[in-house]
Amino acid sequence: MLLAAAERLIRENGPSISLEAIATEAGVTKPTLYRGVGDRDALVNALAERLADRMAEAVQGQVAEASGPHQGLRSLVAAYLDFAARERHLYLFVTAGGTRDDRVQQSLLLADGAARQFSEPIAAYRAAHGADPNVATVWSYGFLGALHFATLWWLRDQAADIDIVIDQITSLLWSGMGLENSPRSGEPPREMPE
Amino acid sequence: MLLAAAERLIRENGPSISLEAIATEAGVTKPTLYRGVGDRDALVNALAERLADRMAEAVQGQVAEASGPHQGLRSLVAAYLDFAARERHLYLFVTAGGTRDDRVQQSLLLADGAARQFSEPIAAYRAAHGADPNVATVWSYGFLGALHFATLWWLRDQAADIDIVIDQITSLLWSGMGLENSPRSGEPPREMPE
DNA sequence: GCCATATATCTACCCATGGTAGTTTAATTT
DNA sequence: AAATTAAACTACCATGGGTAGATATATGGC
Repeated sequence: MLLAAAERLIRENGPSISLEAIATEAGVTKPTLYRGVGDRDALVNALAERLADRMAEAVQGQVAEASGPHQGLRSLVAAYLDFAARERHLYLFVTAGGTRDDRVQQSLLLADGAARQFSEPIAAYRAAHGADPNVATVWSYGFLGALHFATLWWLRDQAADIDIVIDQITSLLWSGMGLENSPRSGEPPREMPE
Repeated sequence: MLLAAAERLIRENGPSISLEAIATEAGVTKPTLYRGVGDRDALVNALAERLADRMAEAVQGQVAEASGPHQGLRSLVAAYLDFAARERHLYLFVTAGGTRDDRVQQSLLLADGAARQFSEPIAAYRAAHGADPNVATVWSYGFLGALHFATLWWLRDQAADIDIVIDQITSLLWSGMGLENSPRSGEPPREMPE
């Protein structure tokens, strides 16, 4: 299958791989590849969908085993980091592997999928607790952005033990879920550095 | 000046502009451009630095006028969004305008600068309040990621009024600053959606 | 002032890669 | 088995990053 071949080659050769090479690996020629999956951005899209599915599966498997919501969030973060590390090249390909058209879309590909999964539970939870549920969409993208950047930073620098990093991201996201500050609710209780 | 010409042309023609066009705009030829600023990724770097400086200036100007820390954070978010919207093409260029080598570095360019600014005050604040200051680096990247993704989403969809979005991001980041959950502090008080 | 040397700039090109037009082969239909 | 349709292949174009080598310009020595 074309996408499977693409994944294989990206995994081995990094996210800058050419379509020609992918076609060859798949045993076809470029026009066939183009007929099958469209242009490069379409390939990124298709692989992003596959990867998002596999990530969601991995994440949900981990989350399901967690003992409580905080452990659940921690499992989510851990599974995300772990997945990105194991599929580093694929992860980079779907987050930054397209052409230079459609940059915004490129960056948001994975986030779009995740946002669709996150928005509804966040909104429901907020509504159930008397907080503004309209934050759900923005917060979903915010969460994913935080997760993504922290992941990239860790992939690049490997400056800290993964368990520490997982705890730190978890702590950030968990706090972000806080209900005490709904939008425009006036001056909140705590202080903040400049 | 080469960088000024590059900015001008990117602003007018979008982030996919070629180096040839930039050289022409600057009144020189490609080799001169390469001698002056290096390859495309180096150009992205140089412009990212300029832009980061201008953004920091704009942000600090706004933050300085705020009445309190929460308003200060809101001003920061507002200035960031406003800047990204006004300099949309430049913003996209420095966050995703490079070649396909160095993808991680590309994505983190702006974040690196911001992280350097954020880390120290976050760490100091946390230390002063008896919380773990080591989260500072990860949180800085997390904050920037959240800000960046929310910004991209808003730039793309324009699905909500900017003031609402600013409030929502502010609320997310503000909560994230919370001190009640330091890493590995055991089961926190609040519940969370799956 | 004039030649030699060094430095910067330009012309002209290479090469990789995304993308496609047009021909050929294979399959399907009647 | 001939005709029609669909798919794949060969061969190519265009764009754009990057550079080698020629050319002009400036600097220093006499």
